[in-house]
Amino acid sequence: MPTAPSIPAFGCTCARLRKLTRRLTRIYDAHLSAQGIKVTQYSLLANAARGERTLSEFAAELEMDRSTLSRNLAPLAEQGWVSIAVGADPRSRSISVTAAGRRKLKTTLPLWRKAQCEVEAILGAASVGELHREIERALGALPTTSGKRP
Amino acid sequence: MPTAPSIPAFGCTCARLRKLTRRLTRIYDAHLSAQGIKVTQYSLLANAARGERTLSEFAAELEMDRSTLSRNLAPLAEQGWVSIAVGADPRSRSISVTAAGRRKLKTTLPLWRKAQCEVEAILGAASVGELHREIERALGALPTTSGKRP
DNA sequence: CGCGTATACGTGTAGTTACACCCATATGCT
DNA sequence: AGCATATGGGTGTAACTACACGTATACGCG
Repeated sequence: MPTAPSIPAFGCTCARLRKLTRRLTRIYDAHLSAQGIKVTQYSLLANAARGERTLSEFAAELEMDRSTLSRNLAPLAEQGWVSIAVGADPRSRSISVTAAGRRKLKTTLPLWRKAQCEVEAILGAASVGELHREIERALGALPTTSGKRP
Repeated sequence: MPTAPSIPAFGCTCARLRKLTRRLTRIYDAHLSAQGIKVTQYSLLANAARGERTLSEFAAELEMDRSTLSRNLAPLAEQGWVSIAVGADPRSRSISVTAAGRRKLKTTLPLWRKAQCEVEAILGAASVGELHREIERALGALPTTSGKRP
């Protein structure tokens, strides 16, 4: 274990990350708002388009609580962009993107692209690349679940 | 502007960042839960301890919506850790940490430290340093507000 | 077949986040 | 002094997030 963490709270990695997340989310949301969708919903939709999966599988991929995903999908289902059907196992829910969802993705992609490009233009491609590398490294190394299972 | 962003959505900087934030938040929260406090609340408390400020000033520093901060402070005020008093300008609210809040900070610091150290131990100090550098760089460059004011 | 356990979700509760809008007070100008 | 405007906060609404707990169905064993 390292001797000591940098600073008592102002250097909290989690807090700094949350702050950046707030900033970035605002930027993306501002661009996407013209299409009445938020970046969280957009990426949920884009991820769902990768193929039909059960709620649990989907949640595991996103490392999101099942109940969180369930609730986050609700507005998308209301808009008719995703379908939440009873799966082979009747306890399960099969999540898939509808035709309308695919259309929505197509029309919102340019907005997302503009947001992403704006960020890359401001930070520079190199910086964004470095940020991504560090994020991926962290995602690859940190435990998915905060270990405490019997 | 860069030619084109990396990938249609799976490489979305915002989404990757949000995923990492979820992971990290879970780790910190797991450590802090022994003291019945969340990392968001802990860092709010730690930040508040930097000095008395009005709600607006505090919100501006954290780049958080005033209403968000107001609601996030409510549970801390209920626990008696922060005081929300009427300021010089009676419209304003003066936020400060109470003695109980300072005690709480003292008792929870070791838990936060353990979380921070665990992260540094897993990722390596160099990687955490690089991550911080990139976060700070981004926070320094990106616009605070998603520009759209008359 | 029937029972115990494991699995898949939903609900309750609580906190985080932001936007739109409203109310009250301060401030500046005439 | 009086009014227009600006500023500081709160509320309504909605979405994101997770944990604890409950319900229903599947699955394996006797």
